[in-house]
Amino acid sequence: MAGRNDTKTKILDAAEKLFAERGFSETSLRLITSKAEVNLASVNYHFGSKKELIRAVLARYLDVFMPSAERALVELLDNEPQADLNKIFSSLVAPLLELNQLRNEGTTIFLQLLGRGYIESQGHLRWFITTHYGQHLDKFVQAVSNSAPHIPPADMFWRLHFTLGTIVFTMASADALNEIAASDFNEDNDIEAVIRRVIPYMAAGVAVPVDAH
Amino acid sequence: MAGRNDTKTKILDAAEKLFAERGFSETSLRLITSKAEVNLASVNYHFGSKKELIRAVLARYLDVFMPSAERALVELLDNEPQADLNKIFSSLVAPLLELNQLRNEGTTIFLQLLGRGYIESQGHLRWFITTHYGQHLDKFVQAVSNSAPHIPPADMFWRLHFTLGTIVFTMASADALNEIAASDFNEDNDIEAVIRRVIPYMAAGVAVPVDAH
DNA sequence: GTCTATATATAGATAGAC
DNA sequence: GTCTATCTATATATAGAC
Repeated sequence: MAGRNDTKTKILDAAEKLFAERGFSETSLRLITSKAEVNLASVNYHFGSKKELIRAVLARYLDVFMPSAERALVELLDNEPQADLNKIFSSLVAPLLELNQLRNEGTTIFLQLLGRGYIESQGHLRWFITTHYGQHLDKFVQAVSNSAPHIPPADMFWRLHFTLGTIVFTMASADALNEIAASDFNEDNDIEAVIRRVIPYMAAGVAVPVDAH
Repeated sequence: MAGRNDTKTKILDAAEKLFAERGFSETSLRLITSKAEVNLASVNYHFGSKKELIRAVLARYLDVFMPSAERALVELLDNEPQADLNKIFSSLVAPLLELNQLRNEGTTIFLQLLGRGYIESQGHLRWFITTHYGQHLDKFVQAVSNSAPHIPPADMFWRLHFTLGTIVFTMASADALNEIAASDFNEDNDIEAVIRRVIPYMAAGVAVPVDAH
């Protein structure tokens, strides 16, 4: 059943850090196995291919995050059926931060992986995510739509993808942006601070009245 | 002085399409030269290296877009010094669409390249853009800041990067999103329609009051 | 300026001994 | 399950003939 320090886990731990920092195609199996201090051939033995390793890395986070996010959403709507968009987006904060208990820098790594997954891989990770976690996603979309009933479905479709872009790009660039913010504004933003900055931006954008023109 | 169909131009034309579609590191010089129908060695003869080719591809757009965007901004502020954020962002629409006259699908390609440049290359394209076109960017940032004086500079920094992410991710996914929108909502959005959808979203996000909490 | 041929490096993947 | 050694493919880049 695998302890926490077997070869498979060591590979996943090293791989997720490197993938998040450098992207998938810029990270070689040789780099991963040398950081993990395991043999090069063990990646193919345990995962079959690099592509499968990438999926395993993502799944390890999504399997924790998706159910947790859904529980948080259900709980919010139970207590507060008329919750506004800010509250709905904010319900994701705790599940995201829990990932830091799972692993060091877990939240940042997860969001960066998600961003890279959507941008870098030509659609196959997008497919993987929507087919494996689509039911969770649907509930979230439904909750957002209900809380902004003045937005027609087609506009909501576009705006939720704008939102995905906002969060995903921000997280993929988070390290670079944090460096600039530190030097230009003397700020030290941790991942939670960035998340809390982006939520009002996204909520405002999703809910803004649709222009008639 | 180079006609419009010399080897150098053929390489740039083929490269920008492939870079926009697949990303920089997923696009080999072999693929570029075969699409361009030129010899492999000509890339290094004309550009020196792949890295320099990437910069040249980006520069060919930025050299047109940046001055044009600045002229449009100056004109807007001359006519309407108190222009709101929607108007300021909208001033970019014409300069963006002009890129379609420069080359087929120019607008989409430019925005996708910009996104890839920010995400994929570990900082060196970001550096290239800000050092070569920083003066244009500063004027735009200044205009946005003036029109939303209630947003502190550090918040504005973050929000403008959120905005960059929104537009860039949307454009990188525009083809896939348009297909979905066409089948689910019976809509046919061209690039201009998408840009006009995203502007109110971004303007609302940038201007939303900063939460005190 | 353009070509062929090749140098050089690095990638993912696998065979087979242990 | 882990190792060494290697296969095979593909990458960027360059030397040198034309």
